[in-house]
Amino acid sequence: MSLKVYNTLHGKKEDFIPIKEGKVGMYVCGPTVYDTSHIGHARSVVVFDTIFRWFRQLGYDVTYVRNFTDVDDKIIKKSNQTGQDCAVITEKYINEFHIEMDVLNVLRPSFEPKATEHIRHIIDFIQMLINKDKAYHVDGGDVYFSIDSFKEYGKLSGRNPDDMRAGARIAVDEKKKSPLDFTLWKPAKPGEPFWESPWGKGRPGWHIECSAMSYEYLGESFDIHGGGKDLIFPHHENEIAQSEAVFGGQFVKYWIHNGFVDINNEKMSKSLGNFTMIKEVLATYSPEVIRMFLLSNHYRSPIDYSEDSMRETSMGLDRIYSFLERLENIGCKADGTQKGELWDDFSFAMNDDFNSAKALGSVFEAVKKGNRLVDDTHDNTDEGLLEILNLFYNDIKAISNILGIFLLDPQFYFKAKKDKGMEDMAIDPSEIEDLIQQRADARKNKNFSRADEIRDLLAAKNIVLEDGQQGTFWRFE
RNA sequence: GGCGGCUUGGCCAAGUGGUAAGGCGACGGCCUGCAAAGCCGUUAUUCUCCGGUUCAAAUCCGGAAGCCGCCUCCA
Repeated sequence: MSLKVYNTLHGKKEDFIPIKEGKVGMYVCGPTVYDTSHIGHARSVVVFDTIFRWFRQLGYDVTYVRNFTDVDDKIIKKSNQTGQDCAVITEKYINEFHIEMDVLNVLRPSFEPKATEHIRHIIDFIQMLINKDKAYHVDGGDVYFSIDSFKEYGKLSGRNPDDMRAGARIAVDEKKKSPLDFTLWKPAKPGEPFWESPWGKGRPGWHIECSAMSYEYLGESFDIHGGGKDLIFPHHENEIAQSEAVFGGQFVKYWIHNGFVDINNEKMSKSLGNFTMIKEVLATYSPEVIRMFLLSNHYRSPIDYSEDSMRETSMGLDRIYSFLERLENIGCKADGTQKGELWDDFSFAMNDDFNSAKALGSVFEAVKKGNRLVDDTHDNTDEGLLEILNLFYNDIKAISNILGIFLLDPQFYFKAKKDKGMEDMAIDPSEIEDLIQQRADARKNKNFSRADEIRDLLAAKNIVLEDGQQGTFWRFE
């Protein structure tokens, strides 16, 4: 089955056919680095990281570009508030972003250009627009893009410029030819960062950097452009206008937009004060749980962050790791490139517009099937069965490389979880081992009331005991 | 006001016109001293509602209701 991609430009799923055979050019809008990243940033980054991994799995030579917007009104505002230089602020948040994304097991893109390092290209791009009468320079130093010069304006977001002109929410600016015209270059006020340009000292507008940088790294036309849904208008609409006005041809073949993360069914917003930062989430949940949570819904649907949904994801992850551990204990090894039925189901889901939610469903189905097979033989597996189970094991390992989750050693995973639980609750492991030993003695002497008393004692600390053939194990619930 | 989206069991959620994946929870069973974990079974004759197309609709078309997003910085 071939890959199908939902294209915002046409509002439907389409067969993916790259512009150049065997190659994929992909540009995703990265953060404006003026503040700590929130769970919504994490979703966008994780979603496109998974898409990037899937393209590579399909054998494409992928050039993946994700920019940093490091010149912007919000950065300047923060600089004025804190007295720190803009460059200090942006460097701080770029570092923070990298650390957090590394923790979430996000691969680094091929290129991570910064707007400030491409001012020359941005100025050249603006000059090309002016030369083609697509943009104009006004007194005071502003350069605007002229909407009326681009007749296809609105094709991505399905907006009609005439309707928008009639709307009341557009600020009227005397200097603009049309109220919809947007800024390409703005003059610097005293104290603001600036660069020399043919239009005086100033800095680029927001939209132009992506047109200029995508051109530098991917050329006039490329395959995939992504970002959050909110960027469809005006940001991506304006990018299309800029790039197609200059080069004439189609800027981007497939536009991909991810949905939002809600917090307890509400949109994250400053007024609600519910911005949930990645570092806050990491304080409570392991990076894998976060990543798995972000992939547990289809990327275009909204996803609701709540304690319940995170707890459920965490339990699901435990289930998968328990299964892996069980397979390892009976001798399964990742031993080659052979793929099984699970991989086929997984591929089918991923090829259907990167349906990671469905793909995870196929993993759980396999866990259930595999557990049943092992149960039926009471862990005394023969060679034939081992072969089948090994296929499951191989497939799950291969899948973990695409989804970027459950790729730890299960023993390490459970140990880390234990360690964290002990740290959080200030528990001494030897204390617990001691109680477990006391309970074992009590059970041996058929003193079950004492045994149950100890179990209740531990349960109060969120510790669950599991009596197995090789003794008693404990874990945090 | 303009544009777009969503509505599937107690909750979350997939769903490719062919007879409702999966997870969590609940209940019953196997296992266990009792549990836990795992497994098995039961939990939607039906997909917000009303029409239509079709041999066949959760899926396509039309209409209604509710919710949400974008149009202002936003992933």
